[in-house]
Order: sequence, then structure tokens, then C-alpha cells
Amino acid sequence: MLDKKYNHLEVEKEKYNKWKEKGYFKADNQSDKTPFCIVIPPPNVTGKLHLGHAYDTAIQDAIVRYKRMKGFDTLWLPGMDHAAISTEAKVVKKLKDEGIDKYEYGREKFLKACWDWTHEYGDSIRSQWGALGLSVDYDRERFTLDDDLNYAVRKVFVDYYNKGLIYRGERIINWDPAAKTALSNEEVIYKEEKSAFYHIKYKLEDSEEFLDVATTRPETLFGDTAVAVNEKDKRYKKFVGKNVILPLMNKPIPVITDEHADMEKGTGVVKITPAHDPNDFEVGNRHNLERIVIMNDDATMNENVPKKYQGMTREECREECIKDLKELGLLLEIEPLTHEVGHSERTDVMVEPMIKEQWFVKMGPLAERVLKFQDKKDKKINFVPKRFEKVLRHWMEISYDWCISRQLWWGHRIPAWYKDGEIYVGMEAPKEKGWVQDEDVLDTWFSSALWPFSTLGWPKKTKDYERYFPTDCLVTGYDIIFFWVARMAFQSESVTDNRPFKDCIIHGLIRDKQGRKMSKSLGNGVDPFDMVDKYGADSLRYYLTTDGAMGMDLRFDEVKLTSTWNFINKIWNASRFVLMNIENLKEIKLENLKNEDKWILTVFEHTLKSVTKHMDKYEFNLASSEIYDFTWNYFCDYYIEMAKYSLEDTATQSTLCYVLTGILQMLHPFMPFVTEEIYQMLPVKESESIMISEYPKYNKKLIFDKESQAVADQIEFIKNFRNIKAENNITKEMKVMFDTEDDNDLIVKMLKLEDHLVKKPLGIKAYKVFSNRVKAQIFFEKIETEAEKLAKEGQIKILKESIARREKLLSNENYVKKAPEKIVELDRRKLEEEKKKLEELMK
RNA sequence: GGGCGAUUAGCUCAGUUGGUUAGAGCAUCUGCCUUACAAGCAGGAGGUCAUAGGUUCGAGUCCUAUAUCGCCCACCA
Repeated sequence: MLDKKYNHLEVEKEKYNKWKEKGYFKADNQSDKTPFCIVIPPPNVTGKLHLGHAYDTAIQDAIVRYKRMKGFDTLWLPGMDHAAISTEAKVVKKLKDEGIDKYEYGREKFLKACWDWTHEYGDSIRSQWGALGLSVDYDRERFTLDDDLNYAVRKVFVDYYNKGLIYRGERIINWDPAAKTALSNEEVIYKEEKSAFYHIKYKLEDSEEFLDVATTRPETLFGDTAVAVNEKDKRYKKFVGKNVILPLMNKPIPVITDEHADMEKGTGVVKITPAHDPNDFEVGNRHNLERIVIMNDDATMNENVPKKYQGMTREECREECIKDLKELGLLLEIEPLTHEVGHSERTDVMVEPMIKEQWFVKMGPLAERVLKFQDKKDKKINFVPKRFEKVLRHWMEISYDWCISRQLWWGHRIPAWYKDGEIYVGMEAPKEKGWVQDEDVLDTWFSSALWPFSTLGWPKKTKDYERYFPTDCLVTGYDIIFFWVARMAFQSESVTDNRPFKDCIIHGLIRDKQGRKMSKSLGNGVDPFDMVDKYGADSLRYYLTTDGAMGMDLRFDEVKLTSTWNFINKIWNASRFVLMNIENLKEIKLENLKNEDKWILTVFEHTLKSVTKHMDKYEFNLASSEIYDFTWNYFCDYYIEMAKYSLEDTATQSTLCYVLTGILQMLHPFMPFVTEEIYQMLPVKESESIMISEYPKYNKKLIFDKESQAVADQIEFIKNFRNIKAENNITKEMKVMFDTEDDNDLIVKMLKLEDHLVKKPLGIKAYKVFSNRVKAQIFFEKIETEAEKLAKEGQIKILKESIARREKLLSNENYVKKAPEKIVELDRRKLEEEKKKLEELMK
């Protein structure tokens, strides 16, 4: 016997391990079933999973459990990401707290510390997957630094290199002075900052004339090697070709013309610092300007600036420069300004553009290929919702070369070796002595971009690779389309000649109740596992997967978890009732069905059909609301109430069991634990676990239109009756007379009218109640109050309006001609009903 | 500067290829401890679907503007 109350702690205990031990999570790559595969977006081994992970994985588990029940050979491949810079930053900090410096510690020991970290957090992530009930295939778990994945990384690198798609070169890149590594453009976050335009006097050589140069970064002037104006700018024509004296350096630099100088912007004069600004770098290339790097790797000022500034931070140096310029009378104006300043995504420090020799992926041809794939129906990645395809396309259209080398230790080492100025790129180190491998590692996204196929064994033609690739769908948030989806697309399509996945399901971000992003600094984060403790994984999962439409942000509200818990409790109690009454059921026999059995079966089949349709389109919010509605408003509110009058009947018991089973199965992808718990207690079931049971199939034979319509009419009558009774304060002393000949037994029972029936009209006040085919009168002693009169008048008014509108519509020839017959017919019927109703009310 | 999204009940959100009187949860009002469930049951109230035009027999849904909010992208020195 079930407890009176649903207890999620009790229900969720032990089930996961049992499922796992039984091997239900394992894909079976032998069978002739159709394969279905999802790879998990590998979480970083940096810490605890957050609500976003719970959201992302709950969606995937719902898909996977559904497909598994639908009879697919389903593989959900789990794994984790080494997350180069993020993990390295965490380990560096941990060591620092222990008083250990990364560089003194040395590469080997440091990597050991990273592996220890990985194992520790890996275990904790696995146990969190368990707490959420995720049905991932642990036999196939992968880590982005596994040997075979590393092999895949090297293979791609070498192939790209040989095709000229990877090159090494000196470029201006985004430098993170805290982590001391290069970054890709995606790893730079622009934040609005209050700053100023500093107008500085650049005096002409041997003259009192000067140019007003506006800059937001006065401290970079030490690296200036020219000043540019626009060719068309008449104001400065006379200065072109002459020299100005670089302030604080007292060094002449030329005034040049370049398209980069915009006459409309600022003063029209721009200082050129080729080594510390991406645009200036380009200008420098066009004019062959010297590049003077003025900072060290930690962004302190280096030996190329005057002695007094050396060793200062960028910020200190700026202050000092302004002070000194002021004293020299070279500062013309400070114009306040807010502008966007690039920060490192991971370390949050201001990014410094620097010239460095780095490795790059040449994006042009790769991006073009993706765009071509997207134009072909059988090659393209289908986004759900569709609009996100634009984000992918946009990224491919603007694609600039991708800086992939990182000056870190934790990651895939670049397979390049150097000797006497020569470069060798290959799968293994060259045999001869004297070759030294590149110190750097690859951007973490380089290896995660291979995830959909490297995890399946590529480049080896493994059974798994042949069977499951391309994968069927990928689930992720819109915030990493650029980072990850785009990279998977071009890597997969260039390397395997296949899209990485057919469908790409994009969900939104989880925000707090006020719609703010969850963040550490705001302290508004919600730990999903606190929610699991409080309400159960089932509640959390159901809420997350079914609350809103795909692709939309979700405002996390604990109140909604409470109402989900209530829904589960409702299911729990309905099941309790059913189980109490079908203990002796030996088999489900849908024979000798009564009308109400036929009715609920019909509604069930309609629901199932629609739910299946929505599930196939990943419309979980729509699917779930149909299940919810059916379970609560049809099965519980009406069928169970009706069943109470025939609990001994095998047809009733069979129907109860059949429908409950179907409800549990439809809900299982969203709430695996509780549905399993109840399923296990059913006296008749097809399978040893609901997880591996067959998803119910729409059965046309269980559609009984005529009978179910009759019951629907009776229910409508019951509703109307209750309504009129409540609205009019009709007491229990009422008498009721049915005008209809039909069997009204069910209605009499449901409304408890046994002692109130009369066969003749009484000569007192009567209300008429009716539905499509049931009619009755309620007689009671009562004088109509003013309020009731008004209510009645209101009803009459609404009816009259509705009738008028409908008559007008039906007299419109165009409408009758063009609208579908079904719709027109419905209007005709409604009109008749309304007229009758009005007539009754007017009496 | 370009792109995308949102605007629907007091709040949070749904709303399928345009088609009965626009829905849900929470909150609210009335009446109930009816033997599965008071975290429940029964019955209410509450919306000119942001605004203005247009297409259509018919628009929350399609088109064109506008407004407000949010997000993404872009080299504003």
C-alpha cells in the first residue's frame, strides 16, 4: 500500500543504481533497432553542476528515455571536458592557496595536480548525474584528454596543417595578462566602462603647430609609430609627410594618410600603435611601420618605455602619463566617455591586444563549406527553434581566423616540433634528436569541436562510429552556439564530410525570479541539488523541461516547483486509489466496456496521439500540458469518480490499470523515478521496468466516438448542474426531474441525486439544466434575489450578442462558401443551442 | 551601426498549418474535512492579445510601420 503522501526522498532512493546495474542505460549496437544517439555537452571538470546543466541534461534525458521506449537503440554518450583555461585557473589558484607557484612547481607536477583535480570533480559530477536520474551509457564515457581523443585531435591538426588550413604566424591577438595566454575572439567579453577621451598635443617637428590626438589609452603612446589622418581631410593636408614629436618620448614619428582615420570621428587624427591595437596593426602592415611592444606578458610596462614608467601596471602608467602630460602642457582636454572594453571571459581582466606568434585555423574555406551544407536539406543541421540557424550562418559569414594556441599546460599539446628554425608537424615526434616540441596547448574548443565523432572512435571506423554517426541531436543553450556548435559544424563537415548532428535543440538561459542572470557576484544562484533534496529530481526535471517554449529564457521560480510537486502528489494519490482497487486483477481485458470506460479510453487515445506528435517535435511544454490536463481533469476528476460506482467490474479495473499505465509511461521521460515506483506496484505490467517498457501506441480500436460523446454530454450536464446549483444557492432540499428518457444513472450518482428525484413538475420555482442531450429541472423554494436577476440578465445579454454575431457570420455568403464545412456546421449547431438556451432563460 | 527576441489575466508563461466564447500554474473570491489526495474537492471573477495601418469570409497567429524592454554581433580611435 502506498503512503498517503508522496515522499520523493523515499521514491528516488536506490532506483538509479538498479537501472544502472541492470544495464538499461547501455546502447545495444548489435540489434536491428534503429539507432538514436545524443552526445552530452561535456561539462567542465571545474566544479559542481549548476542549474543550467540540470536544465540541459533534463531535456536530453527526456528525449533519450522517450526514444528508448519508442524502440530505438538509444545511445546517450556522457563525458567531460578538460576545459583548458578554466581548470588551469582553478588549479593554479588551489596551489597558490597552498603557497605553491605554478612555474616553480613545474609542468609535470602541475599536470599531475590537474589530473587529481579531474578525478575528484569527475566523481562528483557522476554522482550528480545519478541524482538527476540521467540515463547515460557509462561504458562509453569519454574525457576530452583521453588517449584516443588526443589521437583524433592530432590527426585533425596534422591534416589541416598539410592542407594549409592551420598556420603559424605573428598576428595581433587578444592577450590575457592574468592567465598569460592568447585568447580567441569568443573568449573576450565586452563590458561597458567609464573612461575618457584624452586629447593630447602632438607637436609638429620644429614648429609650434600641433595635432590634437584623442585616445582612450594614453599609456600606449610609447608604442606609437605614426599618426594618421584621412587622405580627404583638408584640415590636415599640410601636415601629411611631416613629423610630429611623440610626447614623453621626444621622438619624431610621421604623419601618414590611411583609410582607417575617420574624418567624422574624434578630431580626425588617430595615433597608430601597431603592436597594441588590431586596427593599428593593419595600418602598420599597410605602411610598413615599426611595431614596438611596450608591455610584458603580465601587462606591466617593459624596457621600451622610459625608465620611470618601467614595471608599472597599465593602469598606474596611464595615471602617470596623464599627470606628466598635464605638467608639460600637452594635455588639451579630458572628455568623459563610456565605451566597451574587452575582458577575459575566465579571468575577467582587461584583455591586452599584443603581437605574438601563434597558431591559427584559416576559417574562410571551412566556413564556406558549412554554409553550403546548410543549403542542402539532407546535409544541414536543423535548428529547433529554426531562428537559431541564423546565428550559425552569421558566425560563418564573419569568420576570422581562429587563434588556437594557448600558453597553458593543461590541454592537448600542439603536435609541432622545432629545430634550427625548421618546423615539423606530425602525429609523433621526429625520430632524430634535437627537435623540441611546441610548449603550447590547444584551445579547449578545438577538442570539444570533435566531440560528436571523436567520442565514437573516429578516425577509426569503429562499429559505434559507423552506427551512431552522424548523431541525431544535440541539446545546448543559445549562448554557446558560437563557441561550440559552430566549431562542431565546421570540424565535422570538413573532417567526416557529415554534419555532426541532424537536429540541434537550443534552449534558453535560466534566470532568477527577477529575470537577472544567475551569477556568483549577485549571489542569486540556485543549487539544483538543494532543489532535488527539497522537491525531488522528478519535480525539478518536470518543471525545467515543461515550463516554457524551447529557446526562451526561463525565470526560475520555486513556487512552480511546489506546484509540480503537487501534481506528482496527485498522480501518487490517484495511483494509490487505483492500486487499492485492482489488487486482484490478473490481466487487462478491455471487454464489456461501459460507456464511461469507452469515454476515458477515447480521450486517452486522443491525448496519446497528440502527445506523441509533440514529443517527436521536441515540444515538451505542449506534450506535458496535455498529459497534465488529461491526468488531472479527465482521469482524476471524472473517470476515477465514475469508477467508484463499479469497482468490482473487471472492465473498470482493466480500464483503470490500462489508463494509469499509459499516463505513467507518457510521464516517465519527465519524471523517471516516481513513474517507476508506481509502475513496479502495478499488478499487471508488460515489463520489469517502465524504463524499458514500450511507449504506448495509438490504438484506433479504443476510439468510441458515439459512446464517448454521450458521456461527454453527461459531464457537461454535471458541470452545468453544479454551476447553477452553486450560483443560485440552491439548497439540498431541491427536487430534480429529468426531462430525458435516457439512462441517467451515472449522473444521479455523481450528483448524489438519489433522494431528490421526482417524476412530475412541482408548482414552484424551477431552474432548467441541460447539455446537448440531457435535460432536467431543479425545483426549490427560493425567491430570486436582485443579484441573481442581474446575473441572469447578464447571461441573456451575452447570449444575445453571441447569437447576433453568429447569425451575421452565417448570413455572410463568403464565409459559408470559403470556410471549411466543419467550421460552418459547428457554428450552425452552436447557434441552435444558444437560441434554445436563450428561450429557456427568457421564460 | 546590423541582427534576433519579447510585449497575452494581478504575477510567471503557453497558444501547432490563420477557424467554436484566447488557455495553464500561482495569487484571488464563494462553498465544502465527499472513505485516493485539504499540498485536496466543487463553483466563480479576472484579458480591446503593446500601438497604428493592411491582407482575409475570418488575425493573438500573416504583412508594414511605431513604441518599450532584453539579448547577440560589429575595429568606434
